[in-house]
Amino acid sequence: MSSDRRIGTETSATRAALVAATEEIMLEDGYAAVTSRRVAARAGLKAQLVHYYFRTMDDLFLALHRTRVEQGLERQAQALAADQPLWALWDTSRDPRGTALTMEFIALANHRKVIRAEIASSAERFRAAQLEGLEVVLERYGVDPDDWTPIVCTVLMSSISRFLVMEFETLGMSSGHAETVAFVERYIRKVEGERRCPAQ
Amino acid sequence: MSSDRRIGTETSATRAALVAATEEIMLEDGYAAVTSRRVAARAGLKAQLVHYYFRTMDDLFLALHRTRVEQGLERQAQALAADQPLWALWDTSRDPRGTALTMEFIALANHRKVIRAEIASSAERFRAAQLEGLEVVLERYGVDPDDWTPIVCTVLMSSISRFLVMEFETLGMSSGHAETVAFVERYIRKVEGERRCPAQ
DNA sequence: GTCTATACTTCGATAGAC
DNA sequence: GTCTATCGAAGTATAGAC
Repeated sequence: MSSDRRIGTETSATRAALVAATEEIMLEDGYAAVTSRRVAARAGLKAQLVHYYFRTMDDLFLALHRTRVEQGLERQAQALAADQPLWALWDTSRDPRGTALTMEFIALANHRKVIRAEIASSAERFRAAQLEGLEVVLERYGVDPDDWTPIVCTVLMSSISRFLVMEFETLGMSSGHAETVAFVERYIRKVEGERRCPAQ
Repeated sequence: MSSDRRIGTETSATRAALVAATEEIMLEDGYAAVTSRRVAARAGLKAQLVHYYFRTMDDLFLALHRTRVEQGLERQAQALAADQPLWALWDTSRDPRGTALTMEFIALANHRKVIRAEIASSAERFRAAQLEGLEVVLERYGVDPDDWTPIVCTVLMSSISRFLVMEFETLGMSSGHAETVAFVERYIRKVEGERRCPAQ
């Protein structure tokens, strides 16, 4: 049986280097460019080490995904607890690196059905946490729930920010982006007032 | 020199079968699952035939992309010329198959830099054509251009529809989707009246 | 014009050396 | 605990047979 094979420790610096290299390659050349050989080369290591620290390539993807989900949820919680939660949330969701990686993971989910469940479940966690936070915030601001419900705000903000980042980062496209950002920010300003925190 | 190699005719039924198989695999398992062997197997052909009809795998992707762009532009033009252009456009952009394929091509653009330019340019063409159409439509409906500009409408509609399709088709996720769709359709109804054409 | 035999490269993974 | 030698499978692509 193959699962008897020994595996490296979770605290190993080599292991962390492999995970970091995986993220870089995904961002630069897409998930399909993540091969054991390329990851190792990027980290300055031998290819076989990838399979020492991760039983399969799926395990490597999952390791990266988990650390990013932890960080992302933490960051989203901070945004929701900020002085101006709407501005903070908008800034967070427009972060190019995080969003681009998320898009790659979604594309990966269509390719590796095994890890699709994990990606889907983390997406649900992000949405649920954001919804919970927005419910409090919008109520505090006295936003009419018959018009802008928290769930609609969540979905709209995610859609728009992710789409813009994807078009710009992946295709180098920007037509209509400035106008759309201005449009969204006009709404945020109407509810939360002028931005006080500097844009991230 | 390799480019001397002969290539099959563009009208060949075998060639068309290979392109069709490529689309199916992309939708089911992502662009990275498109290999010469899998494409051929799906079409019930030998793997080497892929390289007879297409010099490289990039050529195969481009062939599929071009036919889909043609069809998509045609379909978008029909929507803009319809009795209720906003409803028609919204329906068109929510088509799961077309959108899912577009998302795969965008992910592919991050992986195959060679064909990225072609994908980006077609995205610009879609946007420009939709913008041109919406300018006429919104003006006809007397929409205040200080509020909803055509370019913002275009970007918003694309963002929302693509994002929803992506979440649902790829991740099987649907929280907040119905509410968001209802939200968008309320705006469309306000401008264009009750939907008369049946949803596609 | 259409297809196949074949070459060569790269991949994921494992067993075993240090 | 850490790393390497090596294998079998799968990938792209070409030259040549029909």
